[in-house]
Amino acid sequence: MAGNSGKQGQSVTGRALALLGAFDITHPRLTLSELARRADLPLATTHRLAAELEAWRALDRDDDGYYRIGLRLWEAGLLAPVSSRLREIALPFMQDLYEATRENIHLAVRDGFDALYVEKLSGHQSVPIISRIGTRLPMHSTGVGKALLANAEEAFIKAYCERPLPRFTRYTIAERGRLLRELRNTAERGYARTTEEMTLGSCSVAVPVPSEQGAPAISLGIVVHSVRADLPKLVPTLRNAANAIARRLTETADDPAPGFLHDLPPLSTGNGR
Amino acid sequence: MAGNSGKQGQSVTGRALALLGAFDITHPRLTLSELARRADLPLATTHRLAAELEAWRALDRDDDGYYRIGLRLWEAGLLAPVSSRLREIALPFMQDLYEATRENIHLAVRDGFDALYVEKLSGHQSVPIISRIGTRLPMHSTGVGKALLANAEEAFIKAYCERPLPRFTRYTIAERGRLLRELRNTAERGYARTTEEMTLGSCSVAVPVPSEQGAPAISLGIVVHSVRADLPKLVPTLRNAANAIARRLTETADDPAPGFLHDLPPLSTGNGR
DNA sequence: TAGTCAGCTTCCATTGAGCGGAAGCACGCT
DNA sequence: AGCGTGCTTCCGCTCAATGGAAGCTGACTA
Repeated sequence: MAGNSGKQGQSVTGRALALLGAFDITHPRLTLSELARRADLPLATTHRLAAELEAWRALDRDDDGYYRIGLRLWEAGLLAPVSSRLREIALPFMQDLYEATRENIHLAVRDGFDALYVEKLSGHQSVPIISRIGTRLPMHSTGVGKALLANAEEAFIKAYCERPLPRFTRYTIAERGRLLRELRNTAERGYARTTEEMTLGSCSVAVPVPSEQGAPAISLGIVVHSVRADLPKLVPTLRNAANAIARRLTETADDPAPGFLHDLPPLSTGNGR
Repeated sequence: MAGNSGKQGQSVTGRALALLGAFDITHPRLTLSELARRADLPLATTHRLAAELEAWRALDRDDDGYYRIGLRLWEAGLLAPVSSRLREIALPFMQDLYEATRENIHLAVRDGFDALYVEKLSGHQSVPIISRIGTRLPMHSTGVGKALLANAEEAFIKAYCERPLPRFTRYTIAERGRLLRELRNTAERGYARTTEEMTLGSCSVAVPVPSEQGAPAISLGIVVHSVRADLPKLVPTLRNAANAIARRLTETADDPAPGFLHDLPPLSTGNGR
């Protein structure tokens, strides 16, 4: 970089992004020193860059000196298609499912080898589970994950199974062969099931959201307390919702701006403070 | 900057952020040229920086060449306190409200002179309205906005009223004096009301979420079709939810990581693809 | 088939923005 | 008073960033 840097070949942008990447769900607030350590940057450099990110509100700083992800970055992130299109379209259907069941409703997409949770609805009566919006969980131990995996290309399934398969409970399917068989069953059956494979005490069903060739893979699932025995009865409802979401997605495939707001009234610029 | 730049005194970080800032809800996808124009940067510079942002998945690029906000930026943004704490805590209470009413439920914070929508629940039976998560709307024409404004410091209210007050419908309160009176009433009454002030056909009630001195101001509201005449009847329910949210917020004030996930199992790094 | 244009990609000589060690602060703890 | 930890500021050195220009691609036209 410009200047007398230790490591050559790193870009300023890369460093700034490393700062953002230093945050995760277990570290949502960091001091300057922690930030520097986690991003592997000198303190002075971290200080300078963090100040610039703070000025834009990509980071915010608490009174007690802790850095956090800033409001403006949150706003920018919401413009990602998973949120501004997928979530927006799926939410009402997810609400209907929630109303009908009062259980945890999950919407996930496949990203790399993870199931990435795009939306989660849950009320006070739902089983508490670890999923959160933006969380990544493995595909072999979750309902939405298995629905995604079972409907992926053959080569992808093979690649997935060749990686280590972490075990979370004694019910997790962590053996290659069993997983492959389970996935075949899942694909034939048309929906995925889990029974205490991620968390003891909770079970789930999930279905793939049909998508065109090339579009990201999506799935929709329900997680309930394991005493509920009638889970498969929910599958038709779930499938209807998934199909409806798929339909709305293709219908609106080339609306640039989501929703009905094309020419907004003269609102503020979004640069408040 | 380093190099033969046209404008001096601009930082690389600033330029990268300008690229992110070029996106908004009416422009969620941009070609390279549009991006360059909107960020006011030379094409070659834009190209280079956009490629770096894309490598980190702060931006994603469609097959057709359009840039969009990337998955990773979305993930990072979700770590902002409004999402990882406020939304997480408020959601179940909002679900309860939704179940009870099946109407649009809004959670907003005050940011600058805007009401910033942090969460919105709506089903198929709710009135369609323009609010969206991450949207900013004026405070004098929305329910949650008036609830925020009426409970702000005197000086802030004065400052707000001295700015132009855009009118959206013929019912919008766009006159200084009337607005001040309305806000006084709102504060005394303890809840805000709007009747077709933002959108014809929809009305709302909203209450402030009590917060400690220094903490960001929050409000909670319901928007219904204007034929529903029993709106004020919903206020007690709304107030209970708001108080419950406030209680949970103070109770968990110094949990660094939200939720129950402190030491996660060995999940993937979130850098999939 | 050649010609034009708009938008994207690559190249590379030039130079000031970025660098980070070091010194200076501001705490809290003993 | 003395120490330790963490934050902030300073500043001379240098190479990463810059962007005009040339090349490329594909769509449309004549």
